[in-house]
Amino acid sequence: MDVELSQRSKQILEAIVEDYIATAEPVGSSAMARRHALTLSPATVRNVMANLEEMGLLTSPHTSAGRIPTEKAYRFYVDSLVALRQVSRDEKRQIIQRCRQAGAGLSDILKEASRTLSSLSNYMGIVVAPSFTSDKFRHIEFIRLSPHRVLAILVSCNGTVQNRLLEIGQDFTPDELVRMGNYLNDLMQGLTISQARERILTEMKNEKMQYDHFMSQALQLSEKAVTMDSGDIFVEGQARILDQPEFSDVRRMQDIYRAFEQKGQLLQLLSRCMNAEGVQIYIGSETPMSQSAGVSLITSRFVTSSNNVGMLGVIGPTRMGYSSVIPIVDYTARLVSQLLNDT
Amino acid sequence: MDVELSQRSKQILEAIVEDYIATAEPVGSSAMARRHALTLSPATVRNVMANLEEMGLLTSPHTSAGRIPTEKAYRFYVDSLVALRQVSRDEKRQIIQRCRQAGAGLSDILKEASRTLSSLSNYMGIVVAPSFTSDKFRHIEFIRLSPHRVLAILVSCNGTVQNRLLEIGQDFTPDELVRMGNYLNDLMQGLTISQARERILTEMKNEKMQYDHFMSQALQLSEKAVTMDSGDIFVEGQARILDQPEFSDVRRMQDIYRAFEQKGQLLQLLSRCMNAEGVQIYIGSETPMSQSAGVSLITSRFVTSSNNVGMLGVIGPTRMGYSSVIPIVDYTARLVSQLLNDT
DNA sequence: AATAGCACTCGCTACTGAAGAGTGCTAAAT
DNA sequence: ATTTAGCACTCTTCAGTAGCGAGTGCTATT
Repeated sequence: MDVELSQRSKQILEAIVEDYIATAEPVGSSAMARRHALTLSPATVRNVMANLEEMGLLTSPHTSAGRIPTEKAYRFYVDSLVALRQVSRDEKRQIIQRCRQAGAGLSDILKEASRTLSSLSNYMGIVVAPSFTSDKFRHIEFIRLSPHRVLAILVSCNGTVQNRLLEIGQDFTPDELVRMGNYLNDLMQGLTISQARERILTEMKNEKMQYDHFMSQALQLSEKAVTMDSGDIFVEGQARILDQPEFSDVRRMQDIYRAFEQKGQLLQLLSRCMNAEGVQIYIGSETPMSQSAGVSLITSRFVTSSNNVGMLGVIGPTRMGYSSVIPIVDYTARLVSQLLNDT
Repeated sequence: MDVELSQRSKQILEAIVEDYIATAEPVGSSAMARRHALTLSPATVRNVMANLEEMGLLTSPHTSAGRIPTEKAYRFYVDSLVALRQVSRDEKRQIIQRCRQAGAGLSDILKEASRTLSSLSNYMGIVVAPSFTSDKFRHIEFIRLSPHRVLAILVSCNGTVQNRLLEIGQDFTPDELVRMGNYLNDLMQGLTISQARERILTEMKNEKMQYDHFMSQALQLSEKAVTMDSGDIFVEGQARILDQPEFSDVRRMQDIYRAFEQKGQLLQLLSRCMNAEGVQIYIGSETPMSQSAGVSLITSRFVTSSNNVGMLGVIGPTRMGYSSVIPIVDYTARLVSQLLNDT
């Protein structure tokens, strides 16, 4: 960012952004000077504003309206201006309580985290469950449901369970399935899920196996079971963004909902930001949603005891209360990490 | 319903309802007479309309506007007037294909059914997974994750898997857990899940058990595992109702979304209608949503191979295309039943 | 009983003018 | 040289008004 601003310009920009965030209306020179008790006259403010506009930080919807921050302005604001609020005691309490009492299951905790994010921020909460590829393998088991259907159950050390219904050509007796299970449990003991997958694939190529029909069958079954589901996403509080004045326009809402229907896109961005530590912020077009949606995304990753990363955050209008939401997301991510780590 | 109408009145009512469904605008006497090529003059139609209004079947939003059907009118229309459309070949094809290729898992099928309902009706699709209390018990198993956490996995003959993380006071060795599993598997072989639950409770009271600490522990664990989760609900196509002109008002949308946030209510109604066979229709205030939402609900139940009932249907505005949606819901329910029954 | 005629009602649209908020420019003040 | 005051100008918003059209209810007629 090649923005070089005087102290005063920064101050004014900050004031404009914050006013706009608070009111959702174009902010004018005099009203602003008044509100922030600046020692400057409206005229001076106007000059500065004209400058900022030239630099692409502000726009006016029409000649005689106030100014609106551009995405660039939000970016700059978030990068260099924003004074982050502390997470209040009450907020902390809520986050802790709600996530704690959600239940012991991973998905319960995450769902509740998403709800909590939504209710504290008044925007949409979003949580992406960690893929459990680097969880340690604990247990695999096959259960015969009918001649052509076997249920595979895969459990990780964290208690994540994945089950998959397999349609098979050949009928196995329950005993055979137990033997297969034992064999595979031995084979994969102590490995992570992804290592287990590797192991299965190499074993399948193993020449000896070619002759042992039974074991090769077992491997084939397990291979399907171990192949990952794409991670779950929890989106909560969709109704809340209808509160935001900029979304009273129905068309924009539709854009957003449509974007959610194909979670794929979203997942893509979200998984990208799993690599970075700390809070990530995506403003407007940096987001994978259609640009017209005008939304921002504040995320942070969390880590399970077995080093799998998940992602949680908040989606709201670009005109979002960054100063309070950023700390909330940060805090929640830390808390969830912590919860998932004490065993 | 104590409605006694002449042939002609019925015909006119039907025309009004259908016009209103098509246009979402108050229908006036002359426009209607024209469109339906009635052999009646507008004035006559007006007389009839005045009658119908007195009977509570129509209202006018204001003096000089056309008439709008009341809930009562929709009820009457659905009960005695509507000419159900056939499900078109293309629609059948879509339903079959999409549900078939969704995957073998129960939840995959149901989710896709919900999507399909939504896309064919252009309203919201909703599916409630069958509770599996009357599934036959197949298998229970405990897996030790850490000294104080045990994962219970419960499998029914249909391949429905329920897993629950149990926090326990006492540490069990893996061997002990296997023994517990074996004991319980013997105990519950051949029973349905709900019978199994009964059995566990009676066993727990059994005097002998009081002395066998180990087995009573096993029973305690299993009791938690067997206690049902509330059924899953799949709601798809929420964005679609934004297309409906009556929901361009943001407030009404909010009502609906709010109603969905607490799925409890909804579940209550839905489980009520699981007792009845065939397509059930709930109009406006017969629905558990806030009245102002102005939505109707068309549902039908489906049945799994083990006689568990689930529910599927469509939520849309009261001004819904009943004639085409009812058959679609009916057909989909039958198809899903069928899919869940061929093993 | 059905219809034609007619006065009346009401919402919708387009137009108007005034008010208000804000801008940009210029000239004066610091 | 920067800041400020003044001023003309622009553009939106809102209230008020008039005309149009769709529709109704009533009455008289067929």
